[in-house]
Amino acid sequence: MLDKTYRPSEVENRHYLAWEASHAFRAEVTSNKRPYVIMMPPANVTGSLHVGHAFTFTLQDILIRFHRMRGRDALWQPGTDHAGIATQMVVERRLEAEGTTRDRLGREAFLKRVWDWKGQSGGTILRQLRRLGASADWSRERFTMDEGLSLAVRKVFVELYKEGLIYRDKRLVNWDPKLHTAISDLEVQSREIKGKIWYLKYPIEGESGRTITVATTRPETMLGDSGVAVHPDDRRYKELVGRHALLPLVGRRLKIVADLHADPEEGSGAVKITPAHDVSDFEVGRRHGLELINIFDRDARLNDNVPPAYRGLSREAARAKVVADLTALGLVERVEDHLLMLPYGDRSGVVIEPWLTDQWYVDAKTLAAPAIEAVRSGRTRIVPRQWEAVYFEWMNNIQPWCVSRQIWWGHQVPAWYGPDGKTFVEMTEDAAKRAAALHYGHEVELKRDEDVLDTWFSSALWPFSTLGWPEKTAELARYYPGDVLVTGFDILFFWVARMMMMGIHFMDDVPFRDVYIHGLVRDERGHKMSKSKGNILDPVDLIDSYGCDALRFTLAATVAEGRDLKLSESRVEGYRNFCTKLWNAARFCEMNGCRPAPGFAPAAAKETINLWIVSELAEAGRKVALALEEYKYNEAAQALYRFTWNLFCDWYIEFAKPILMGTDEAARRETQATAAWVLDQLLHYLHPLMPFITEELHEQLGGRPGARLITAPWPAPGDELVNPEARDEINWVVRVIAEIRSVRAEMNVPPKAELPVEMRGAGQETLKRLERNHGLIERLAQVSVKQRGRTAPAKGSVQVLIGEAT
RNA sequence: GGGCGCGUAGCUCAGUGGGAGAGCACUACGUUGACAUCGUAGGGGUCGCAAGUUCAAUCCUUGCCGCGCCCACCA
Repeated sequence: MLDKTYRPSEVENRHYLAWEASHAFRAEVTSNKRPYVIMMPPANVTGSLHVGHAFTFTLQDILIRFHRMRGRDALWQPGTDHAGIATQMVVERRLEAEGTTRDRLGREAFLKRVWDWKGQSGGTILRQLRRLGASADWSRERFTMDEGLSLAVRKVFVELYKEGLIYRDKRLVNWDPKLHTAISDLEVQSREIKGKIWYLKYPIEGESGRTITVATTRPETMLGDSGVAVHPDDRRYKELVGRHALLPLVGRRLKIVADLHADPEEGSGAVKITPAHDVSDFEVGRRHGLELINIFDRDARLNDNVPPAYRGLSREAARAKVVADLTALGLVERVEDHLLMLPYGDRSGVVIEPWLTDQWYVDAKTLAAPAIEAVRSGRTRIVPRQWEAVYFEWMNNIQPWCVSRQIWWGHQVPAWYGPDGKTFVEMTEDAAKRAAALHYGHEVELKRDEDVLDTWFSSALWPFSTLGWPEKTAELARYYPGDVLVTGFDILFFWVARMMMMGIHFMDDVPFRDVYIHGLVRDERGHKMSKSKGNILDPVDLIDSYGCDALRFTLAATVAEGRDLKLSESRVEGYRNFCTKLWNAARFCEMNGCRPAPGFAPAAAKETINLWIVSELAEAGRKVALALEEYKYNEAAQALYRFTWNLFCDWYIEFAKPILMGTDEAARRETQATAAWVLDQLLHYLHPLMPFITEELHEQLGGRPGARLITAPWPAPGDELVNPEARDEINWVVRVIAEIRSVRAEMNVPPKAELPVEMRGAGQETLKRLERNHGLIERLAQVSVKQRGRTAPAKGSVQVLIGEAT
């Protein structure tokens, strides 16, 4: 006998362990089933499960469970990501608390600390994922820095280098002065800042008293100026082109050049050029052979290339002093308020400094071309489609990808330098030494590149590195490419685009057929969840309070394609109630002897209500399958919800009551069998969304011993189950009953008072006791209801007249 | 500056060229033997504004207003 209410906490863990123990999550390389593959985005080892994870992983698990039931060999490949900068920051913070630093520890000891820390806390998120019911193949769990994946990273790096698609270059990078590393363009966030713009007067060489005015939002960078640019057609400055200005405070001669970069409409029309500290100035400088003067150190403090008075100052202090000194000299023409966009490091939160350094770059433009074509030709489909435009836009304008990072935690760049700086990029140090010996004609000492690679470099290989590449494994042959990648739009560029590039280049095929892009989870008012706002919903708390299935169903039901998801606890509570409703419907069936009847043929039922519910179930099942095939989770959830609550519970069970308690033995047996059959099928359909409660009910309601819903086949509803006649009849009865209830409420008929119902015409015997248990009679004819001049649903000749209350 | 998306019931949002919907909230009634984590009934919307296409527009087109996000080296 089922308990009175469903208690998730008492069943979830038990079923999860049983699933794992029975290897229900395992993909079988030797299976003759068609594979179905989803690469789980590797979770950050430093992380714990937040509601965004719960969302994306629920969507993935639904697909995996659905296709597993549909007879596919499902592989959901799990793992974790070393998350270079993020993890290193966490460990450094811990060191700081201990009063030491990574520099003091040294590279080797520091890395040991990170590995230790990864060992103790790295599994947290994957453990929490199990609470979500995630049916990933844990036996295949990988880590981006495990041996195999590290090998793949080196191999990719070496091959791309030898193909000329990875190279070392000196250019301006996004330098994070706090983390002391370069970061990629994607790791920079622009924020609008209310700043100022200074109009500075630079004296013209050889003409005392004459000046040229330049405008700048960063006056401190003037210490690194090496030129002034004006537009070639700008009459105001035409005659100054080719002459020189004198840089105040420094005394450097600045060549005045004509360049299209200078916009006569902007500022004063003349631009100071600081080639070493501004991306566009860098280009201007290159065009005119201007000197690159680096004035910052790695902390973004002024270095020895500026006059002594400014050395060692921070950017902020330098600005104040430069402005003060120029003001004192009368060289500040004016200052205006100005809105500007400033680049911030997305990890450190400090202003990024364009800084001239040597870094490793991936030729993304070359790799992007076939990745663009793959989407254009439909070999990979992006859902919803609107994201294709975003993908194309970014890929078409892609810049070289800076992949080297000046941190320690990560894959060290497999490059070695000879005594003269000659570079050897090889899989191993030995190979590099051999190459060097060959080159120099004798053995030499090599120095390894200190940098590590961008975390996303290894993530980009995930779809094939996890399957054993570069070995030609059976897994690789069978599970590449994957069927779908499910992820948020926030990592479309970071990850999806790069997997496309690497996958196509090294596997000669796209890494996945579909990309399903979803929104982000926000709070109920649409704000981003953050600790500081205190609006965080913890998925584990929600699971504890309402059960895993309630959370999963909420997430699935609330997805709006191409939109962010606003999650509120009341919503989860509502779907917890849905679980209870389902549970109690099952309890009713159990109490009324509804057990699966061997050989039961639903389409051959005699009772209209039975034919009807079977038909409605078939429609619902179809809708669910169709919806899930197209990633329309909310439609699947809605179809299930409506069928379960509004049809099965609200009407079918009520219709069934008089039959189950009546004297017609045959009708009762048929109804018992139907109810049991429908419920069992429904559990199948619900399972991908609500795995625990369905498994529990399936077990308790006498599925065959040992039979697990998770591996049960998905029932494909046959055409013979669909019965439009039964559907029309019951729909009509439902409308009549609703009408009578409405009239009754309007007339204020007391609950227990009889409401005389008079029927005229053929088939009047078909409606009796419509109130209360609204017992349904075998054959329902066409009836109309009239009361106080109202016309109710009418079909044919039968009339139902409702009298005054007695 | 470019691109994308959104404005439908108090709130969160589905939805469709021809009847305006769901959940929550609200009101009234109800201790019916599955369920009060429930049931029945009910109130509430000029579907952002304007014009156009159409026999017909919440839905298609254009413009406007408001909101959000992404991308971008303009001083």
